[in-house]
Amino acid sequence: MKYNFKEIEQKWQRRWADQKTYNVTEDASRKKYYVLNMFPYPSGAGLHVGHPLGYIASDIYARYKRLQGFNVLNPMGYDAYGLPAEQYAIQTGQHPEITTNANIARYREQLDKIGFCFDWDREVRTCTPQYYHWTQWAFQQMYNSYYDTELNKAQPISKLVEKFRTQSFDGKSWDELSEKQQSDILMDYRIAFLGETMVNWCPKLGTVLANDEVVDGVSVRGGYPVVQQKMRQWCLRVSAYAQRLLDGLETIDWSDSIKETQKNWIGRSEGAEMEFKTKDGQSLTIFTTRADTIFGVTFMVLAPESELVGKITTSERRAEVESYVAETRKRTERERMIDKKVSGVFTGNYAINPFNGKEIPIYVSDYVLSGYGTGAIMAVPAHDSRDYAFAKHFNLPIIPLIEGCDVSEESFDAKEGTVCNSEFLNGLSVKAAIARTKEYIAEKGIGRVKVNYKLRDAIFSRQRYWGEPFPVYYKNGIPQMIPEECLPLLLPEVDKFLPTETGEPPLGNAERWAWDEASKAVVECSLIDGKTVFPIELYTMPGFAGSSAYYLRYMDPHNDNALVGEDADKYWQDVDLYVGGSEHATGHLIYSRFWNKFLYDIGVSCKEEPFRKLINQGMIQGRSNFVYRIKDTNTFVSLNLRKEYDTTPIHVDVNIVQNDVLDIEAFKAWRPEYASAQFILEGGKYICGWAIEKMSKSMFNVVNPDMIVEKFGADTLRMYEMFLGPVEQSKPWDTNGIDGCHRFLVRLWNYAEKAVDDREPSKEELKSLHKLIKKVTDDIEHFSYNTSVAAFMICLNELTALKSTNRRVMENLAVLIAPFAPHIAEEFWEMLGHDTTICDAQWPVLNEEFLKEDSIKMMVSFNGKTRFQMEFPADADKDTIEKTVLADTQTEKYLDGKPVMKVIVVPGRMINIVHQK
RNA sequence: GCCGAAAUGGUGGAAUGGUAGACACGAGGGACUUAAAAUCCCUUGGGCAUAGCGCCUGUGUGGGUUCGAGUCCCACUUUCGGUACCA
Repeated sequence: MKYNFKEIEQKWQRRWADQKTYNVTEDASRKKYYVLNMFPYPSGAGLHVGHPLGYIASDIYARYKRLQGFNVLNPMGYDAYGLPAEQYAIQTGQHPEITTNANIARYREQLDKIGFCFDWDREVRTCTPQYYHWTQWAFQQMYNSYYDTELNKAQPISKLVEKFRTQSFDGKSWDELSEKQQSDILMDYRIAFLGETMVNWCPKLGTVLANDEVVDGVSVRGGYPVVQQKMRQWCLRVSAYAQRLLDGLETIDWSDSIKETQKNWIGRSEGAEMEFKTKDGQSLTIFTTRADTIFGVTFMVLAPESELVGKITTSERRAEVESYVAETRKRTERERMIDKKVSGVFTGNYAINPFNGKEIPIYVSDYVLSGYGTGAIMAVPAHDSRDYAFAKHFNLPIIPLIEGCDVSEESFDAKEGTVCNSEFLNGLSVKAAIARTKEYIAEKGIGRVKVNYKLRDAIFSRQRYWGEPFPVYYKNGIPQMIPEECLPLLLPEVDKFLPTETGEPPLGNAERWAWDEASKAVVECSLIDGKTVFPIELYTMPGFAGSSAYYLRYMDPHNDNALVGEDADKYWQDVDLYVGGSEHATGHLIYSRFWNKFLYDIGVSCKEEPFRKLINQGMIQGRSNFVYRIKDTNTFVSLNLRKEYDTTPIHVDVNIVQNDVLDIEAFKAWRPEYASAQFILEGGKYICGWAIEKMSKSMFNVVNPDMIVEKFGADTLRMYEMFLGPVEQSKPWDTNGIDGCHRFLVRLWNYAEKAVDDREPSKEELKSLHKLIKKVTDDIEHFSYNTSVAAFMICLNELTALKSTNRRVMENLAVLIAPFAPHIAEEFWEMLGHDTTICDAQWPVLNEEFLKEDSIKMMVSFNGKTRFQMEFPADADKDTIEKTVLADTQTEKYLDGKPVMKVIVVPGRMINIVHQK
């Protein structure tokens, strides 16, 4: 019988679905293993061959763990809120939910064809009320919590209120404060809070824009002006967790590079906060990591957004300073980054150096950021390149502080050398000087040691429609949480997905979007009376809201009473293996670690770190093909002849090219303008050029997994994706090589059909089999699936050469290949007479005995140059080998009378004889 | 600029400090066939031989450690990711 992959794959996929083979339940008698893929955003383009790479890799691991007896949770779902569906809705009026569900259906269809062992009963979609109920719930928990810096964990806000009851606020007790005042004070502590943050605000579009949506100060969409503006936004106090996010990295098994990326992102720096007095008696606090350079401070700089600017500026300079601040406000952060022209303005005021009493001019410049440190710096042009550029531009003095450094051309930024020009610090190393200065400022009460983090609080609101609504309404401008028992607060229907005419977010279009406190229900906006009916928050949550705790929801996806039930959480604990792209290093992987730490603090998650081991799959790049058109003609010249002509390379659809040979007829039919194309061929063929590029429609290099499955089968696709190269490495997709994997499966099929022999396996068969067991087991543990695929091919060749027809060998082979090619493995399993699925089989146990050789062949080399081979009994020891080889006649020939200095014997590998040359 | 990863045949890629190029693709040759497809066999880093079946050379560049380096150390070049005035 021929290997009919289509029939086999359909049969098993149907059976797995019907029998719910991969559904799991909490089973205390078995050890758990939790495998997780970063869930996809279902885009309209569907999956290309790059997407399933990580899913296949984790599927192999999940199946392997299952064969080893683990109770494996391997769920899948969809990150369903997102901009593309909303944009499509704006253009067509089609509700994003319809688009999203259609895309999900298409994704599911594509995924199902590849034969994953997902437990689809646990599917989650972030846009369903059953799911976002718990996103809203978590937000409310964050609102009702503050970060206790002594206990170093989140605590109920009520504890903080208790504490405040014992304190006085400008002579008033807590209870004497107005509701508004209390709310404002607590807002500074809540983990989810309303804060004033700088955003790119586009008044015309009525929305906040991301940095890459703004070019040259105008919006990409529409070209409307964008300004930097402080806006009231929901924020998450991620920064409170900065140190724990840093410390947690030490406890998890992630690659060093991704840990490094997160460390840089968190950006811990130890320094000092120092207070400077101005000439007119005001105070100015700065942050520095180079306290040792205090004697080289020749000016101070404030960020334009700093509140101090207004206070410190003298009346003569006010007009100029204000115009500078207004100017910077028009520029986006991105513009300020790209255009690094030095700019700034003098405030007219001076600060006093607390160390030597010198007067230092205070400037305002946009190279100082308001969001970091205190928004003010002491400038040391000799030892900071930015200060140096500023000093040169404004002709300010530059005082070198390191012996022998040259600052005539550029600053000396390195933290090394011996300090000079610094009074009591002279002669110390930089390190010692930093330490000494810190002591000094503490003694004199000038400042204190301070740790700063780059990590900012996350802005948590968006002016969009397609996202989780905030379960919040406003009573006299004070936010109120919708009662927990009323969750989820459903996303309302709107007739337009754009901002309203008055510039409100899209939810402003909803008619029913007011909260009736009395009946605890959503009601018509027209009923708002300020007594019992109030407006509901119009913002929605950002994309990362729904993706920050989905791994917990998978543990208990149908629980209507909790995000995750205690039993389910105790059983599944955390994700053992997480697979996804490294592009999420500073987004999702930070947010969900933060989110999980919070849930850990409030006792919802039993593990502080959600993802124990992380594997970052590489990107699959596209391999584009080109044809070469001779300029101003419709004639195309083959790759190697193109130098003789003046040609333009044109992308050609990779699906009409095979092994770089163009299918000329298909090409003519591809586009009407090519119907009459002429060709200059080489050897009767048209050879295309190629390049590695991003896989995208515009490059015509997108390869679709359905097409591959149709042509070669899912098992071939799975094997080939793994065979392409290491999972973690980026590599180009080249459909050409897939034949090799398909041929292997055909040969394996033919081999399996002949495996009917019930006798004991021979020594050679066992050796070949156990070599494979060892290799595949090792490889799966280390995620080097590409060499496993090779090992299968080698093993099959060996067994074919042995003319093996042994059923027991075949049985083992079927189990070993099951993680990689599950459909064909199931078919083998059935052919071998089993009536259960192969998922219930046992992973073969390695017996090292079978791997032993009768004799060992060893290479003999002289001074590192290999010369000949010798054979020894398998149990020969080093001494015997050394004696035998030295007594050998060939050795004598190569030594040619020269004395032997040393003999190095590497057991089982080689012998190196070192002699005089 | 800073941080990270990498560089091996025509291509994708193998090699616990121990015979570099496993495995696969492509290419070339052969068998089978009226023919093609499919399948099978041989060759395939480069150079010189091939009557001597062996020799020389070779893992981005230059040094070093070692009996022995693709692998370890130092310096450099290039490529790809991430990040960007973080004081």
